[in-house]
Amino acid sequence: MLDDRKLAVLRAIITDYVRTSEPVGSKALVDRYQLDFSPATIRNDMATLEEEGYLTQPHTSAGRIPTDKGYRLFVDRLAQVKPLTPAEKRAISTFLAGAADVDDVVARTVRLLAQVTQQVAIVQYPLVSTAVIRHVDLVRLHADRGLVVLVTSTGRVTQAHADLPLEADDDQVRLASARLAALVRGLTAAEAGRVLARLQDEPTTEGAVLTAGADAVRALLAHDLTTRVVVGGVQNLTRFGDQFETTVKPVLEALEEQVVLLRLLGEASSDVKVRIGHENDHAGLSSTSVVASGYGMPHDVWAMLGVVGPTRMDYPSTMASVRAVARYVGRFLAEG
Amino acid sequence: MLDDRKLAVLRAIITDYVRTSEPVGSKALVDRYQLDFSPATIRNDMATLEEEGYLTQPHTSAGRIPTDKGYRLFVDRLAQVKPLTPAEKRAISTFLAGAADVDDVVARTVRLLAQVTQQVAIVQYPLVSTAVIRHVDLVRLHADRGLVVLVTSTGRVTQAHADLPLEADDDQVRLASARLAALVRGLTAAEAGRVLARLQDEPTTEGAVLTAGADAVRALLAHDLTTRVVVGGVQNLTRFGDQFETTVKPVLEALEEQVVLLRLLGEASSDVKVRIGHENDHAGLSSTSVVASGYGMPHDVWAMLGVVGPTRMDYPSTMASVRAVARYVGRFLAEG
DNA sequence: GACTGGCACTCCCTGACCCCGAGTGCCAGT
DNA sequence: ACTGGCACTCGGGGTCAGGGAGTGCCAGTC
Repeated sequence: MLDDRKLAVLRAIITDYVRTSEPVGSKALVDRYQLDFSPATIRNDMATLEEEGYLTQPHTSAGRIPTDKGYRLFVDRLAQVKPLTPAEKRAISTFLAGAADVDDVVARTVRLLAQVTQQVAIVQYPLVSTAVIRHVDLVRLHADRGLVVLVTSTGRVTQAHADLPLEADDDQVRLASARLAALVRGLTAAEAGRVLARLQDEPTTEGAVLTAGADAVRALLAHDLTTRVVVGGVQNLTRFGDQFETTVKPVLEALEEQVVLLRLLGEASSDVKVRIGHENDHAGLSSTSVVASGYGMPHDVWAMLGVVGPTRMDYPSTMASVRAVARYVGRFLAEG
Repeated sequence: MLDDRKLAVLRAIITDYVRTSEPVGSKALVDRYQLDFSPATIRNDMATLEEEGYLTQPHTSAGRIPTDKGYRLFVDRLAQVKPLTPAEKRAISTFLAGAADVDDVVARTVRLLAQVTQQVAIVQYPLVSTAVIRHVDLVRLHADRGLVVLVTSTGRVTQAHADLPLEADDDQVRLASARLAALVRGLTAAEAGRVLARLQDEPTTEGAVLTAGADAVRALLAHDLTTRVVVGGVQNLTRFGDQFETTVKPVLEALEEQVVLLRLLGEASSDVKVRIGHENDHAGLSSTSVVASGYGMPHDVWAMLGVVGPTRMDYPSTMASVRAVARYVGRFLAEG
């Protein structure tokens, strides 16, 4: 049904359309690509491809443009991975050098990804299931307001508010803090959660402080599961100013909502996933695609990262960049 | 030179143009506003206002639109503060209730500001000169990587990486951590900086750890001066999709750079400042205005917040909202 | 002297119209 | 199975005229 030539035609059309963003006709196709057939033949192929739903015409007597289904076929079967340029490789391998902590790694990664892909980049904070609690502190800020600070072995620092009993003095808070630290130090998030859940209430002031701190830590651990995402390269949207309604506007709106972003990145998965147009089940994003990948250790995905752009994007390059960045960040975090 | 009627005309033109975003002519003006003069008279006034540089014509035989100078006069002398609606007041006073820590306050503030002004909001992290260090911790992450965590009385938590000497054992790190905490607890940032600068090197391993921790804290205190900014409400730019090149694109580009944002917010100042068009000395932002205000205690500005939008904005409302939010956040932080 | 009505003029916007070119589908011929 | 040829379609761009909203100016009025 779809012989090699038809596939070649589809590939050529997508390549051309990505480059020019104009509907492409049979004549231009045979001129620009080495298809050793006449325009008439190509036209027949194009008609077939349109019947099958891989192409569409903006209007009669215009050239064809790919449909989401066409891009899908292209991504699945026709795209040859475009090797990264040496400059890109260099950028990727030097960009993270000297990153101080996890915040810094994430910030740099999002910039890097936006820069090499020239698209809007999204990076999810790593959720390291093997990470271990290195430190917990309960600090009094004011009379009845305390703050719990949690440090994991990945260098991630999170904090949460805790309500302290008014009658507790500084020493009791400090003691409770030390006990809390002793309880969970060295445990993974899951283990710590279980330990703290089993904690008995004590009828002393110190016990009340301890409970307050433990509650705050548990909230922190639970909250950590709904991880944060960071966005960058929004100015790359200006390259699509002509498609304001279909591309710029919906992306800007989506970027404002963490929840939407998390859904866009999709299920954790170690290899590069592409979601094209309507495949993002989000109204308004039907003209945009997401290229995402998990990162972390082999067989242990910590979080996702990816880019958002118009369906008319250069998939081979983007996929190569996303994969390279994901691998590099994973390796960097695993080592450091 | 500019009598009351001419000023009234200018005010009416700006009001109308802000509402309709279309050049406004003499006829429409007398119809829509109660100017008890004939269009011809108004025309003469408009001609004068144009000569003086307050108005301009997109082309002959079109209506007039305000210039930056016109907006400036309007803001300085003609704008009556528009009182907030009850709904806005309610939104402002409930939005922050239950905020956990400073991060949360800032995040909520930026959302609030974006929502009430329907513009892009920018909030700078509070830099509280009267804030006091509540807690410092030095935590070992890996063999030679440590992390310093700093908690201030405002609830702000910051962290920095520290290089630990390899030969230090866990007990030495813990001891050094305790000594470091004892040194700076209760001090302001400035005092702590001075104390740590005077610290003598000790030839022991523990001394080396202490020095490493102290260096990290000093870096943190210094870094804190170049405060972070948070942005929100970018989707409000979609309301100006028709002015993509003049408004949306430059704002998106500016938002990507912290430095630019900080410059946009301008010098610390407790009252509301408006910078119109070219008054922002940033190429490309010549069609956008910034409305900013400091927030904090009376006579002690902690940081700035504000909004960015097209020069053609509703200054009275925006200024009122920015001022109200700034006051409220200042009060909230001072209390909590 | 300040304001107004009237008038001629300017210029943009809109819609109608037409032409051109790129593209198509189809069919008969190799 | 492929190709050349042909009639057809349709959008984009260019031109043109009319209408409308606006202006500047001037002579007249209170």
